[in-house]
Amino acid sequence: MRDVSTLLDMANVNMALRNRKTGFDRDSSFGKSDRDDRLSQVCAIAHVKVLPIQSRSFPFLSGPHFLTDGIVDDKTIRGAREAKIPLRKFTEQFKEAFFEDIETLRIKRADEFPAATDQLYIDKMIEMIAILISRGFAYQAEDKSVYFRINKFPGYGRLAHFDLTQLQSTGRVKHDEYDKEHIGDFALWKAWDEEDGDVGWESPWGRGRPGWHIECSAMATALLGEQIDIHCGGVDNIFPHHEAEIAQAEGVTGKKFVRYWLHCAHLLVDGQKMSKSLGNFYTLPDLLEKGYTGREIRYALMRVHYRAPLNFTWGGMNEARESLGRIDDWLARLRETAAEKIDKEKNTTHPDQQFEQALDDDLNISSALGFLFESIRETNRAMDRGELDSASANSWLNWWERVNSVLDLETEAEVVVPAEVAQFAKDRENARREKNWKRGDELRDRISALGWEVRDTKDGQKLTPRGRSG
RNA sequence: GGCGGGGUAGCCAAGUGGUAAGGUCGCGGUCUGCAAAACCGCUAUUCGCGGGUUCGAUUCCCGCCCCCGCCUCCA
Repeated sequence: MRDVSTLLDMANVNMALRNRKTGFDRDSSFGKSDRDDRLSQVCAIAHVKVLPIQSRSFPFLSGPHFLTDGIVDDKTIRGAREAKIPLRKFTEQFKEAFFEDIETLRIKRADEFPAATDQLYIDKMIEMIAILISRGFAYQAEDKSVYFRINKFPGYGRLAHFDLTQLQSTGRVKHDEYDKEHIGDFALWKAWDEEDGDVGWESPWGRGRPGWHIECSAMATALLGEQIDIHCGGVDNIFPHHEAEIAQAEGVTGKKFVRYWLHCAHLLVDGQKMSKSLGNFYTLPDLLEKGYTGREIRYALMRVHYRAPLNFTWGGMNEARESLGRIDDWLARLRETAAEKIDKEKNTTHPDQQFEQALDDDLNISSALGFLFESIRETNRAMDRGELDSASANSWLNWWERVNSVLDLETEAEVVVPAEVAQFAKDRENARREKNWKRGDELRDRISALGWEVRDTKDGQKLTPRGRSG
């Protein structure tokens, strides 16, 4: 066990949730086409690509981690105004949706869910900005906003490998530029304007609100200290957001802010960006409605390395379902073997450390799952031959407990067989005893029509819900 | 244009300077009354393309092509 602190950047998720709950269909107003399509990519089903990494896939690491909740941006403020409800209440619904989703996907809860709008953190942000100004890293411009002076921070651009002199304006920025010393200077404190309505906080620089980037730096250092071990986030946030976080934190502390960055690749749907206009825009509730379970979605999203783009397809969902079924059947069989209590002179097999080793290697989930399935085949083969003793079966089950503490893929509660299905099964058993195959097959069809699969084993019939959902 | 990530069988995907894990789909077999599950076998002479280094490259180098993302206050 190593003690690490981790931070997941929620900037993406915030946008995602807004899409999910409110169905905002914003216009591209910043000159870059596909603006909304791009936003949509990080909607509900996308964010889990990042989350399991942060929350559960550090199997053998412990320590505090948290999710930041920084939503004091223009669109949120506008949304709250249009909905005529207070900002806090407005953002609450996104949080609720978010918690529903992480529940569905079995994502381990973070230790903290700080809110950027808490006075505690606002104070921290103000404190940091004051230090940055005193050290020459920031200045208040004529528009009353406070900006970070990137020329004062030589490391700015290093994370994204950007040469600042080469930066081109995309034309997306519509104002502010004349007040800044350098086009790349970013806002630490945005002066209040009419659009903000009643959203604002008092500061030494006047009423206003925090810049987007400072929220994360402030909450991160407040909760995890001046230096954190692992910072997760989407690749699209490397620049400018993560770059800015480094500049702010290191400008204040003079210490290296983050040891490792984990940047998650994007999600595609059917090989394309997810977008409403393409008709491939899905939310988690959409998938549940289609009959897929949380663990199936979890598996489908989890099995690809975080740094590789994940292409979401229905074929992929079915593959996830089948793969999970294979695990389920293996576990059921292993448990029976473990319960046999027959310890003949059999070959004893032991799991080894490959699963952990794979995850230790930059979270190589595909390699880890590969080892899991190899193990499944080997133990199944041993059980076919009657060569797996109960002690071995138990040690494999213990191993699975460890593996599953990371994967969290087991079915939930015992599946209850409906009375009707149970009755058909009972009738079928009688029919088969009398070798009335026709009647037996007919009953099998009826059971099948009710969504259950019946298998004949040497220990009698086994009933499984079709699709093996759980 | 610059930077980053990807391009491996029908699909998903690992991997290494020494001859391609695993999942899924499909086909054949064992088992079964028939199935299902499980197991066995088959399914990439080949790893985007073209050069080069090497005894040998999918893996290293050079050039090129395709996809995705970022390039400043959108979150």
